[in-house]
Amino acid sequence: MTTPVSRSPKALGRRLLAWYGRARRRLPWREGRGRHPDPYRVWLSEIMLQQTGVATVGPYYERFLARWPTVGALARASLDDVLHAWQGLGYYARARNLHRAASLVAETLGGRFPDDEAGLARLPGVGPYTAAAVAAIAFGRRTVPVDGNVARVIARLHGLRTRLPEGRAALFVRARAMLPARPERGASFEARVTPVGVHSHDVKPARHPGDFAEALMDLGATVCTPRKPRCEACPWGSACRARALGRPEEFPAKKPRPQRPTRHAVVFWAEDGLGRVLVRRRPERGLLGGMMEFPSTPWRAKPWTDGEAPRHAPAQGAWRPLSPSFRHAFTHFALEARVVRARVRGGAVRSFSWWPVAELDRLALPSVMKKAAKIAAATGRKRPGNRTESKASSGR
DNA sequence: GAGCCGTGGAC
DNA sequence: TGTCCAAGGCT
Repeated sequence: MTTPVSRSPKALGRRLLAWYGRARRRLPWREGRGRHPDPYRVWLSEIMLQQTGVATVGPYYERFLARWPTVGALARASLDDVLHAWQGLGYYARARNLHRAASLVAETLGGRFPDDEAGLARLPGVGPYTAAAVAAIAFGRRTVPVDGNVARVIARLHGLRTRLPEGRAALFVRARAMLPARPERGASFEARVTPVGVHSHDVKPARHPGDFAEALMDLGATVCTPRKPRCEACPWGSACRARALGRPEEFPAKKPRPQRPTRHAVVFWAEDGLGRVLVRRRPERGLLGGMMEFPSTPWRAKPWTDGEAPRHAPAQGAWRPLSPSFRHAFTHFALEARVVRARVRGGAVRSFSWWPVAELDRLALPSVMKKAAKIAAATGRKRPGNRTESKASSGR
């Protein structure tokens, strides 16, 4: 009954597109079929999606687009506002590069994004993957973005052990060989749903390279998943080498993960008598660059004792430990932190500023600092009589 | 090339 | 709880 799947690359490409016509996911940054997407939206979504899941990005994307509908609007925003809108999304260099790139496009490129890979790749925060994705999806360039999804899908199809970044070139060649030769004129699943009143130049040709890119990524995200791939639902079925070999999950080869060390810190919740706490901005570069933070000891390998931590406090005070301590996992280390609280004199404190606790949500606070604030706020709300129960271990 | 750079969800 | 993972880029 089932026809054997041809291993001709073009045939596999056609099969993938046919599957995509049925299985296409509706995502906030995807235009209706038949419309050329707005390059600004494509670029914005691709930056947000770097190493970040679709479900996480969704609400951020919607908020950004509502607040800054065009690249010009984003360019006119302050970096502070952009970082604030980005808080919680992580990899904050992306937000800084996003803002820089928007300014570049708005001010020196006349508000138009470069329409090819080379030009796009010159924008800060745009690397090989993102340049190819935007070129294909927004401008119909005949290229294939190779991300983790595409690498996995192609590696499995051909039974390649290769992995990124070494195997990018080989994977690209294999993927591009499946790209339909040229856009075809005539009926297509896009053309059938083209809304009335849309001008012809707004209409994407069938088999647009952007559809192919999105099809590969959808396949990787929904069928050819890292764990427990749903091979029975795959349009490539019996053509897949990794499936034939019986262990599709073993492709591509995985890079052994270095162990994640633990660092320790004590965070100082320093209050004046007016409902304010001390905060400061982190350096522009490096971890949580440009984001706000509360004072803390250095983050070091060795735990802090109650005796030595206060030497790093921003001001003198009777520092009381709050419970519980918390852990926060960064990419290459985990932070084990404790919050201590004291009332300190409200005068100037070097490198720090006083900020109203009630308005902390106006600051660009990374998640790790929000955890600290939550612990401080929870303890602050307790009535004095409640205070001793939870800390047989931390009390002194 | 390898290390750095967040976060929350799935298992 | 711990581990792995996600539409990478920069230095």
